[in-house]
Amino acid sequence: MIKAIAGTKDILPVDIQKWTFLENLVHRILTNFNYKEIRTPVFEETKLFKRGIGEATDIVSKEMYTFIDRSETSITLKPEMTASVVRALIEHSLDKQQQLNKLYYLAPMFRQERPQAGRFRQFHQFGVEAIGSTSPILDAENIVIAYMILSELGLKNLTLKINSLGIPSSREKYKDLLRNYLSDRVNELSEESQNRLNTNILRLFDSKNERDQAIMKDAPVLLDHLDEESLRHFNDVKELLSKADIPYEVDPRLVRGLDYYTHTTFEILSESVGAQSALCGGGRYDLLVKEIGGRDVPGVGFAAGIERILLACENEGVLPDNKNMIDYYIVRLDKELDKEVFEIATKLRDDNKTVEVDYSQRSVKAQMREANKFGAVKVLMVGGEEFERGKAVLKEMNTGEQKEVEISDFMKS
RNA sequence: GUGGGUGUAGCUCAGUUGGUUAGAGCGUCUGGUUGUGGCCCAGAAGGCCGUGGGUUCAAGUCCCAUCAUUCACCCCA
Repeated sequence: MIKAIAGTKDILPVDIQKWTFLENLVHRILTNFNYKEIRTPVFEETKLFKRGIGEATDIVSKEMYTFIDRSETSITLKPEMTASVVRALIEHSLDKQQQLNKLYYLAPMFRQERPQAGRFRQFHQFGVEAIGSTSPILDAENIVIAYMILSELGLKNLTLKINSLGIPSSREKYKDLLRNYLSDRVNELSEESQNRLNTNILRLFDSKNERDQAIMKDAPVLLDHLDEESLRHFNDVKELLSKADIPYEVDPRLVRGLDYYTHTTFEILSESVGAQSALCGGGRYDLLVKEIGGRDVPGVGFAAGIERILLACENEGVLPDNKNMIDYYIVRLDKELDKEVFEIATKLRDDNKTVEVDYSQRSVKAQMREANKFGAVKVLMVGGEEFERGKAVLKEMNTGEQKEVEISDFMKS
């Protein structure tokens, strides 16, 4: 048997309602915030992601689906959306057509990681990118959007964590400070953390090693060494979140690896999924557009994992499974009336009704059972002497009540 | 890439210290007297017990390998 590739999943008819429900919610709320949807190709030139995400990151160095196509171009299935959106923005000069572009998307992403709860190799994200403004209002707006969507689904047990990375110049100064603090204790650090000293020193705070944690406990914190403007920006964001009644936790350990990330970072975590508890994450990237080859345009955005959100919904028992009903089931009383039933069904469907019929000459009982299974509101029984008189029996399934009706009434367009 | 768990019917799972034709519930299909659903009752279909090797008189059960899957680490959404 040929099976779906590891880490990929079929979304079957039984699951699809949940997906469309969430998708519709995303479209509705983002429309309310006046964001415009953008769709980009599932694959891009590999170098876009190398520049847009960073060669040193795990995503680029070991998780991308990359291949050489027939014209010898290195192609990569997109592992995230921001680089693609920024590419499209630059390519079509959206940033020159208007000062601020508020964009959103909903799309599949691909990363070759080991699958686990809430993590797949093909997964889906929705997210937003607000490109063209440094206003902290947009940072806050991003967070409000994410929080609103998750709350509206009915999710509880959410934690919003925020942090500020400041700007590269103050961050570098801080990193020196941190290196200085660690200089005489390097040998006490775990091997993993020693490696990070050069690649991503801020991640040392994240170590699960107890000895590392003890050392980092008294280390200087970036938030205490922000420049004045970054501090003001961060305070503005916090104030705006309070005005929106959104509870948050400041978490100095919330970092992004690369230099073009600036100011705000945030994550919303759920206790209702497994270890991969981040439902969404994002932040400000004032230097990214330029890095990818555009003008010096600031931006802020986030991405949310749809599978994780639906998993959380599943585990919290929200998203009532509204079983779908059909308007009519047409029961064929006489076996030779297939074509007449087909004609009536077609007319009803043309009249925007959901209609099901039997396709295999089954007994009336079997047809009625199926009508019940499909949740038919009404059953139309066609055949017998009523049919000779141009009539059929219409049954209301919830009351069991039935009456004769003119077939011609159903044949009107 | 590293570590742990699990593979028996479409699904969820039983299957005793190895011992005859491998079971249940749900689902599917059929029937319970003329042309009427749900509840109930009866019946049917559906299994190379993941795959390959080994131990044994005998393997779903024990051992090894392999594949799949799942959870966790790393990292991320």
